[in-house]
Amino acid sequence: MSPSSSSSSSSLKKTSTSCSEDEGDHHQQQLRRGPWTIEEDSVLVHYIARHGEGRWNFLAKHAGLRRTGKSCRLRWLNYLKPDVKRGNLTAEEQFLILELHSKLGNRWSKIAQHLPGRTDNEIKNYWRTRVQKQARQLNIDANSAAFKNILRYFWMPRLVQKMEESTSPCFSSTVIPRNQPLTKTDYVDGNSCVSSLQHVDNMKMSQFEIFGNNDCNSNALAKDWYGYVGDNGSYCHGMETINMASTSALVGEGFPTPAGDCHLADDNWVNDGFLDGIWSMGELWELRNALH
DNA sequence: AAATTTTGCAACCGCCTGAGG
DNA sequence: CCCTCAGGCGGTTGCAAAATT
Repeated sequence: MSPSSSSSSSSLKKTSTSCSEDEGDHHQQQLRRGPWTIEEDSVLVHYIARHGEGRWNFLAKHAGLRRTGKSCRLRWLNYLKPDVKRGNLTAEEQFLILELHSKLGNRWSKIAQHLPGRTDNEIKNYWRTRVQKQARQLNIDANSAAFKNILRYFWMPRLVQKMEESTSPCFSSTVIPRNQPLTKTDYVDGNSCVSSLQHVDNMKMSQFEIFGNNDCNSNALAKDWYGYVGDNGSYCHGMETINMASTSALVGEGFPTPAGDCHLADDNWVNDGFLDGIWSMGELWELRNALH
C-alpha cells in the first residue's frame, strides 16, 4: 500500500468549533484527514529541513499544511524522518521485541528506543499482527503465562537460530563474557539492545546479551555463550535440547495441560506458516504434543 | 477471472502528563 | 491551586494489497 496512494479520497474535516472569520478558524475548518499526499509530504519535509521539528501546531499552520499538529508529528516520526527504517523486521529485532515486551509490557515507545530506526507504531503493529495472531491460533490469551512460555522457550530460541543461520558474518551483536554478571542497567542504554534469557537458566542454558554494534559473529554467540550447540557446531542439536527441556518446563510453569483451557483452534495452524515460517514440522509437532 | 476474505500498516482518537500563565 | 495547551503514548480503525476460494 502506498502511503500516498489515495490522496484524492482524503476528506476535509469540519471541526466542532463555531464558525469564525479569522484565519485560525478557517484553517481549523479545512483540516484534512486520511492518507498524506506526496505534496504534503514534500511540504512537511522541506519545512522541517528549514526550521526544524517541534511546535507542531505552529508548524502545521505556518507550513501551509491543512493538518493538525499531531498529524504532522505522526507523519514525520513514523514515516518521513530520514532514519526511519523500512522493510521487514530482522530476527534480531523480533527477538528484542519479544524480550523487551516480556519486561516492559505494551510500552511501545520504550521498546522502540532499543530498536534504532523502528517506530513504536511499527513495533505495536508487529505485536498485534504477528505475535497476537499466533496466540489466537493457539486459543491462548497473548498475556497468559502459557503463551509467554511459548515465546520464551520456542519462538525466541528459534529466532536466535535464525540469527545463527543467517549468512551475514555478523548479526550486529556483541557478546558479553558469560562470567560477567548481568545487571538491570545492562539493557536500558538507549543506544544498545541487550537481552538475556534468564528463564532459560531452568533449562541449563547460559545467559547472553546482545549489543547493538558490529564486532562479533553469531557463531561466537551460539557456541561460546549459549552452551548448547553440539560439538559438531550443529545448532539443531541444541534445539532438541531446548525442546525436550522446555516441554517439561512449560508444564511446570502454567503451560496448559490436556485438561487445561488451551486447545488449538483448528488443525491448520501447523500448515499456516506458524511463527512466520521459522518452525520446522518436527518442532511444530513437538509443541503440539506438549500441548496435548 | 471474479468475488470474497484476510492481512498489514498508516493514520486517527482519546487519554495522560507536564509546562506555563 | 486551577486552567489551558502541546506533546506523547497506547489502543483502535479504515482501507488497499495480498491471499484464498
